[in-house]
Amino acid sequence: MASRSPRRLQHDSAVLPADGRRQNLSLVLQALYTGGAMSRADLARRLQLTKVTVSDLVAALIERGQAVELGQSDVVRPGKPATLVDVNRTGLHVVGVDLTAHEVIRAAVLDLDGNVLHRCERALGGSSTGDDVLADVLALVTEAVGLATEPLLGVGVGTPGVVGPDGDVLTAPNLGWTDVPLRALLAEATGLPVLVCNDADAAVHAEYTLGDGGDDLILVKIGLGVGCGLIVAGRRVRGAHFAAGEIGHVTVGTDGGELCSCGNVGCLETWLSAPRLQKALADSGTDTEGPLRAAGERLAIALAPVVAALGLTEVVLAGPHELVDGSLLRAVDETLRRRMLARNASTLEVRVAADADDIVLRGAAVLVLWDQWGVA
Amino acid sequence: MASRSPRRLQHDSAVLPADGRRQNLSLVLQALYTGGAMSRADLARRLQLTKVTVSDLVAALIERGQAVELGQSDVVRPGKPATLVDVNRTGLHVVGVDLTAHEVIRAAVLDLDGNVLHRCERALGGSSTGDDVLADVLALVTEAVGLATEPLLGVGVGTPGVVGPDGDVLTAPNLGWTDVPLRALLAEATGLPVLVCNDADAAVHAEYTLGDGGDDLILVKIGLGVGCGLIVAGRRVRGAHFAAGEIGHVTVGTDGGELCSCGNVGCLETWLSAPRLQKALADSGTDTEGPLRAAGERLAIALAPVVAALGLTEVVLAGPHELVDGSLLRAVDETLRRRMLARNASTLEVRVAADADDIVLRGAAVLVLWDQWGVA
DNA sequence: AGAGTTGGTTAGTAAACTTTACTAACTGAC
DNA sequence: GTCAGTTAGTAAAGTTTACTAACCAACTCT
Repeated sequence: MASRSPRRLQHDSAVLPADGRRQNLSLVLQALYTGGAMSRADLARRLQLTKVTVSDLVAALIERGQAVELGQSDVVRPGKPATLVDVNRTGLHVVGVDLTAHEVIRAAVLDLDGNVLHRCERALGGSSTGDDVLADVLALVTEAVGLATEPLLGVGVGTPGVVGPDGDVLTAPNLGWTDVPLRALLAEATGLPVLVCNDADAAVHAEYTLGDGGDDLILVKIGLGVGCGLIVAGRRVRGAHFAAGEIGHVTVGTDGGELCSCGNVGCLETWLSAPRLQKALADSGTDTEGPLRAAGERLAIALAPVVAALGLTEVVLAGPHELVDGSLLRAVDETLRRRMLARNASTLEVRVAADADDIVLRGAAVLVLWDQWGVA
Repeated sequence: MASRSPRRLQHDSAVLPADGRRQNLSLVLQALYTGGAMSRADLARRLQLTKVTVSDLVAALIERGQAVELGQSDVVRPGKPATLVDVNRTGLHVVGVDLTAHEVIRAAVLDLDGNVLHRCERALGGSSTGDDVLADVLALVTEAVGLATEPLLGVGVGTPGVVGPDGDVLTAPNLGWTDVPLRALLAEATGLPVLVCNDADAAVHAEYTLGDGGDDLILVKIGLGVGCGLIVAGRRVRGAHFAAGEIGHVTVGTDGGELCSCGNVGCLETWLSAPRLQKALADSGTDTEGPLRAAGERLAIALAPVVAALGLTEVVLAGPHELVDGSLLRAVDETLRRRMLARNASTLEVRVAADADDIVLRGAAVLVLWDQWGVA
């Protein structure tokens, strides 16, 4: 019964001392980033490392410009006053790019806490080819990079479509792209570290890192299409073929539905995409409640098995405020609870993403932090 | 917008040199376990470590009895002949325990490849209390431990219900248990490492480690109830409250259904549990196709969003052969493909678990390997 | 002023990997 | 049959990393 097929290793390759060091440096950055400024002694207690080691790690981080000393703590208590250390929050910027929309692509310079400092955008001609769009993206990113007033940690991009592990956009119908090596192109153009991921994945990163929820959440992004990003046990789910989160064309319910562009009937997108919802609202006149409730119920029907199977504690909706935040949200919440075991539903939180307009920009920025610093 | 709530760290605590060492020792065991016997030089090439380091690691493993030298390789080529090293496959045993069934609990002694060597079992009185069952389990495990003819690596237990991270059975209605510290009790009784997990989780471990599929799969276990185990990116999903996989009471479909013991209508279990299926088959006379197809379709309706959202490549069914392997399997396969995007369905494999009767025993054994050796 | 407490550094040590250089043992060609 | 070339494995020395032990610095409290 033994199967000796040459297969996966739990982690791809060995752990060298230097890898441990890198991990510990990340841990310090992470502790500071989420815990705020603290002393070396505080870090030592929190990370279970000795003061000596922490001092050494902090010195390395300061030398690289990733951490800074902030002077003495003014807490009064016996003993030598502590020297506060923090992540270099003000001296580093990040560029975030949101390619979600179809008419206009947007970029911004953000600080490390995800605050937008400068913006720029670019309209796309309605009938542009993939190459045209690509040229626009390059110009936009170059412009954004120029707006930064501090050294840049990197560039993060949230794009619709399926993104490979090396930042290649494998397929993005809305942008007319197939196998575009976006990361490599932007890295060459800017000379900076560049991270590319799906827009819903970017959004869930923002929600996870900048929000204060748990380690198991799903974010559903409602726009032209419907997609989701998943964090399970504090890790992003990418899927075997990097297409995790592609739930827009899952059939939902057992009672038919409208024809979808994919050829099937009753896809989640036919119930829930922003254009269809807006049309449904327009058609229904004054009854805004009905279509929104129906959409929310459909979403919950699809989400219930996912939430139950993964034991998620948070469901977050991101989309046009006027569509998502109201009847739709309430319908999702109620339907979800009705369709799963009460005991599991009791720890469930269903909510709307804060600042949904910028969530992809901010998530893209977080992606850079995650990659460069190992901060989550 | 910064949220500085004191929160999770990516990995709980720092990485010491000794942790790296432990990881590398696991990596060697893993490479040997899945790749079969090979030389130190082969290991060095595969793990990207130097020959020196590998020799050192192998020496440590041999000293602990976890690896053995098998003599010279008989491959003819220039150079000094290689000394083959392998995991100690024959000199170590594992005890696996399956508490799934309600009338009889089973245990076995297995070798490291998951082959069952000796069995024992124990009937449960129909109306036994939780304490009675616990006494039976203790006696059964003691008996199984006595049957081993080689040193035991540990004891693995697959149990229905929700199991906490420390091996406490938080709740298992079928066995009459609430907050039973099963791991601690068995560890004390046997003096061995003991691992406890949910039965469906054990089964998916067996399928993942002993099968030769990918890193993203779901296993649905159909018995008295319905539950599932999930491997995502090579890691088991436990869920925020350790209740991942509890899909039995998710409502499926939009057209009602039968009343479930939980009080809801249309739960997955009402369509799919073994007793209900058997009853449906008995009621339907000669038409065995109908009820089985219906059940399979229901399961697929619930699974489609999960498979799509996670980008899974394998769906495995485990349950009574006569129920699962046939119309039901075909219905799941067909319905699943119909309800998701063709591109994603193309890499999907839907199958029945090999050797479903022993899958929990074998998964429990694998669990011990996973824990003790870091082998997956 | 002195005792106690807390923050941080210096000096030396142990663990774990690397590089470099070696021995051992084989194949294959002349 | 010998010698060049190749592969496996070991030995010795060096580097990185974090640890322990001991210390100094700077504050509060009595």
